[in-house]
Amino acid sequence: MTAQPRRAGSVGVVDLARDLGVSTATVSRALNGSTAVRPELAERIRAYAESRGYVANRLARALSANTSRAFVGFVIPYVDTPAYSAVAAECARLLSTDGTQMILTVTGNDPEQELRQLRELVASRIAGLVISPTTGVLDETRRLLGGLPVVELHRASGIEAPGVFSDDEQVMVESVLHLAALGHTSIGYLGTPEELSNGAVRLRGIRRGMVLAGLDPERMETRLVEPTKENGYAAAESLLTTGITALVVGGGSLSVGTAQAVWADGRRVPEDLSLVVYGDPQWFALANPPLTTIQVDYAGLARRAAELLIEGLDARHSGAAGPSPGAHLVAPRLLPAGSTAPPQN
Amino acid sequence: MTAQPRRAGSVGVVDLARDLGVSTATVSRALNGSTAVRPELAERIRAYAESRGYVANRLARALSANTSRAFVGFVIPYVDTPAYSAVAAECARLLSTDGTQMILTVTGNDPEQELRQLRELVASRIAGLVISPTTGVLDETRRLLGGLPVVELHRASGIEAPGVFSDDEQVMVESVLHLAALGHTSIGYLGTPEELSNGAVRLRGIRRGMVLAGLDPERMETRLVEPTKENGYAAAESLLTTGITALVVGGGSLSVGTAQAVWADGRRVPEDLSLVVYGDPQWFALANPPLTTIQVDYAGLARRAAELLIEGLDARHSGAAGPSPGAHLVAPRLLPAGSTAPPQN
DNA sequence: ATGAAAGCGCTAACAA
DNA sequence: TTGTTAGCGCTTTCAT
Repeated sequence: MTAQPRRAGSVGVVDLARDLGVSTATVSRALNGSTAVRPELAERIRAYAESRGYVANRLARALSANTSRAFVGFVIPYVDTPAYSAVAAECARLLSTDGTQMILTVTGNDPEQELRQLRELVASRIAGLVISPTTGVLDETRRLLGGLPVVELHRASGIEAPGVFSDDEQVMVESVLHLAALGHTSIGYLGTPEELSNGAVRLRGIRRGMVLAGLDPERMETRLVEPTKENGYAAAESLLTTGITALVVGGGSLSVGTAQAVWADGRRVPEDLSLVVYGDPQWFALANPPLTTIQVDYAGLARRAAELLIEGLDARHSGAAGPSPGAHLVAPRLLPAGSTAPPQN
Repeated sequence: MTAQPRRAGSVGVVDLARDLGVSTATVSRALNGSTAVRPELAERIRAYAESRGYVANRLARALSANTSRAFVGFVIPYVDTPAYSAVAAECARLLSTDGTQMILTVTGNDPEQELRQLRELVASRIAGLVISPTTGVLDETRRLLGGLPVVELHRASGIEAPGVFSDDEQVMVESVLHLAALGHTSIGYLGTPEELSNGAVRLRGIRRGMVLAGLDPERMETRLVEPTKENGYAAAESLLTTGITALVVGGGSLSVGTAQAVWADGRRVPEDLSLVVYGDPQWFALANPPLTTIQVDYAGLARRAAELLIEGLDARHSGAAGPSPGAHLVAPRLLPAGSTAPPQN
């Protein structure tokens, strides 16, 4: 029999080393695939480790190596929308193939909270992180982010880092043109404020679409509000009084609120109002008629974010340049359905 | 000037101790609120640490203490449903107030993967975890879970641990009675297999409801399938050929698939078919008419899970008993809307 | 190719 | 009340 490890069920390198009559250094080397160990010995060590069910203590490993990709962070502002929670979960899935564990934190869109969380993540020696920044990122936060491989998601905070965003400008252009082609000239837009980087992008797309459609963007009924369902409901109610015949919504929660406001108002879709919503078509397909949706590729965003993060970690390790710090766009799709049709007047 | 810390931007206990002319032990004690340090000194140490922007290395701390609540795990099978991803995110939010970071992992409902993830979590010396077990939990997995404070979520795997579940039996009874009271006698049920603990619970509720309604559960059209949207669509299609006048769905993804199948079939709701779906009413409210929904309290589930986990951690620390290992139920609500009405024949 | 030994940054005995 | 000294379990020089 071999000696009992101190902590029940936990085998360590010293146990392996003792049992095999080699040094802990050799064990470590074998386990980490160092070439500096006789292949046959290495194999024997690995086999024994396996048989003993050895799993390295990630804490000790990371602490010792002082640089490891044991952990990465994922920082999101909200929990109740798939844009964040589903993307986070998908990212965790993808990262696990890299042997990396993902620590998830939620800021509530509060910059102070964000800083606190980030400090704690750094205290856990994360190798890098994906973040959807709050609206008012603090300077200190920015400084901390400067020291790590960072990937921004959905929102940009002005730091020098690669960011993964839905390519909304183009699809917004397309949405407006779609409606214009159907004959609409009174088109409204409900979106998020320009202070949110993605809000600005979407609005720009909308305006460009108006121009391309030969319509005046200045005269378009526009509402820009913080992205909550309630705000969407209220803003939509207000828009419905303006005589528009078509409405584009730029935001997932806003879309839910809008749909509810439209039903509540008794407005028939698409007879009285053509409607283009934004988000996960899985849900909007439930509406009757199914809603024409700007389908965001959440899985694609998660994949790209995971890839960029891993690239960043690799670069940090090898001293290379890392992924280009700018927008990495994932194309959404305009999914035409029954909620858009020619105006009926 | 104080000496430069080795690693840029990182102050350690030794730095603080040196600068203050005390020992690292005293610093550690002060920072951890030990009573065994002169209050005035403690305060001075804390103030200085604060001023230097000291944040303890969580890895070192956890490694040294050999028992800490630096990390907990959260293990889910799927990413694309709010039942998992939103609950996970909310839990992360709640745990952070406890100073605990949450590592999120996804199993893809694969028992092997689940075991691998769990091993890695243990390797990160997690203090405990919340898990939605896969359908075929491996023995080794069970053994590992036995060594930790565990809280089960949504699904039970037969281990001795507290679990947080939606109290679906009661609401299923209620759903059937609701339909029966409207005059339906041909009621169908589409749910998840009995192998899934929550599938069994729901089916039991449905059957009890049938009995209470004076209907024969044996003659009820029933389909039990793995919870995916596609399966829901297919099963619903099949159910629509059976002449039922009302349908209860027990599962979020199944509900989405069902709704789509019903629309595709051209069935009018509620004239041709009364429909009760399951999940987040936010989305089902979009349907026209809005769907009568079994509203699961995801936030409530997350809260309860976080509470139980923390209780478990506290108990482990203090040697107390810990939360009672059984079902902790969170009540869902039947939210009547426009998709249920008396049968029209 | 291998081993001895020095840490990684912290906490916790044990002394004083 | 405070300091000294071992570790926690691993990786990594530096010798050999």
